[in-house]
Amino acid sequence: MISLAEENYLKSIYHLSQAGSKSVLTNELAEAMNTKAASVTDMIKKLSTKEFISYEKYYGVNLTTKGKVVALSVIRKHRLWETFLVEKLAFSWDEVHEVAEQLEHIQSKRLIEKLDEYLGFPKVDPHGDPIPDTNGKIKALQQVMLATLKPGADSIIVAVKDSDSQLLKYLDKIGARPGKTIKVIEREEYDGSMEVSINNQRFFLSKEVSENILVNA
Amino acid sequence: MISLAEENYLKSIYHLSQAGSKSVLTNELAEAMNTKAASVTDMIKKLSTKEFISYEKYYGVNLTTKGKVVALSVIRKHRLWETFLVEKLAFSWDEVHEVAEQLEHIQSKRLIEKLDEYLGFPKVDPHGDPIPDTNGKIKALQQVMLATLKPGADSIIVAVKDSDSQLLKYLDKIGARPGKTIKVIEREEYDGSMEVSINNQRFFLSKEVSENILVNA
DNA sequence: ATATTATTTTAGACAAGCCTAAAATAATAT
DNA sequence: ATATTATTTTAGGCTTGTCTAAAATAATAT
Repeated sequence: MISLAEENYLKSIYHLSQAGSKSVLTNELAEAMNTKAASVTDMIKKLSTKEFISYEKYYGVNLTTKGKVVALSVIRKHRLWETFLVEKLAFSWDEVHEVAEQLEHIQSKRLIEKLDEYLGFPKVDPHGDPIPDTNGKIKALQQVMLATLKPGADSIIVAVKDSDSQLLKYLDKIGARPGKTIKVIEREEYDGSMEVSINNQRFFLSKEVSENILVNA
Repeated sequence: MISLAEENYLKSIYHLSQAGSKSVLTNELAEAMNTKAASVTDMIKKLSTKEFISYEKYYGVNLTTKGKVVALSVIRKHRLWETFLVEKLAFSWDEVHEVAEQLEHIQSKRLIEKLDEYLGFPKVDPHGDPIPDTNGKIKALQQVMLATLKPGADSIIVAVKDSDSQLLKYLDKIGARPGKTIKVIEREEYDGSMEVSINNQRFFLSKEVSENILVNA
C-alpha cells in the first residue's frame, strides 16, 4: 500500500524533475512540500527502499519507472477531477486546485474510469495541462514560457500554472485562457516584463506572470 | 482540525447510538471500527477532550451537539456521493459504499453544496436513507424492520442496509428496492424466516435478510 | 589548497493512532 | 455476600511522518 504522503512526494518529484528529465534535490523538495529537509531525507529513504525512486546521498533523487507510474496516476486523477469540477459543478478556474488535491487520493480504479467516461475522455484539464491516460502515457506538449518569446511573436496559450488561485483570477480577468492567441508587443529587457495583446486588448505583464503562461512552441 | 479517524469514530458512534438515542459501549465501537477496545478508549479520551462526545468511564459515550453536527455532515457527504455515483456515474447499488467511505472525508463546503445542487437536492440516497441537509437536519423516517411484520402485512420498502455488497446484490436480484411494495405471505416462528411477494413474485427470506430491509411503519 | 558557506544527513524527540498484556472495575451467578 | 466472568482502562510499545539541533559532506571563494 502507498500512503497519502508518499503519493504527494512522488507527484512533487515528478513535477520538479520536469517529467523525470532531471534529478531533484532535497531542499527543492522540502520547499515544494512545505516541510524541512530532514523530513524529506527520511521520506526519500523510505521511497527508495520501496523502489519508487533511486537515490544517491547528497545528489538528489530520480523517479523509477514504478514511481513514475504512481505519480502519473495521481496527476491523471487530479486533472480529471479538476475537469469535473469546472465542467460539471461549475467551479471557476481558480477554485479547483485545492479540492483536486484531496480528490486525487481517492483509491478506486473503477471510479476514475467512470469519471473519465462521464467527462467524455478529455485530453487536457481546464488549465490546458494534458491528462495522462490509463497507462500513464502523457502527451508531452510543445510548450514554452511566454517569457521567452521575442516581440512580434504570435502564439497560442496552451496552459497556465494551475496552483495559484490569485494568478488564475488575474489571468481569467484579462482573458488569458488556453486556446487564446497572445501577441508580444514589447519586452523590457531589464525586468523581463512585457506588453502583450489578447483579444485585441493590451496588457502589461510582469516577468512573474509571463513565466506562468505557457504557449505553443 | 478534525482528523479522518476522528470523523469515522463520530460517524460510527452516531449510527451505533441510533441517532443519539442511546449510549455506545467501548466494545461495540471496537467491533464496528475493526479495532481493539484499548484503541477505542484512547480515541474516546481525545474526542471527549475536544468535546465531541461526553464520556463516563465504564459507561459508554454519547455525542454532544457539536459531535452530532460533525457526524451528520459526514453522513450527508457519504449519501450525496453515493447518489452521485449511482445517478451520474452509473455505479450499481452494491459498489458505491466503499468509494463513498473515502469521498465523505473531502473537506470543501463549496464542493458539497455544488454537488447537492448538481444532483437536484436529493432527499434520500440510493438505498433509501435520508440525506441530512446543510444544517444537519435529518428526516427521521418512519421505518421498521421487515422482520417484525406479521403475515398479510403489505408495506413499502423505504430503505435497505447499505454497507453489505453481497446483500445488496441479492436484494437487487429479487427487486427489493426502496419504493417497492412487499407483502409478507408467511412467517416461520422458529427461525424467523419468511415468505414474501415482491412484483408478484415469491421469495423466501432468511431472518438475516428480513432484518436488513426497512419498511414504512 | 584551504577556509568559509551552503546543503544534506544523522540523531533524538514528538503526536497520532494503533497494538498487547496486565490491572481495574462492573456484571452475574451462586 | 462473595466468587467468577466479562468489560473497560492503563501501561508501555510500535509505526508514520514530522520536527530541531548537530554533524557530515559538498560547493565556493580566496
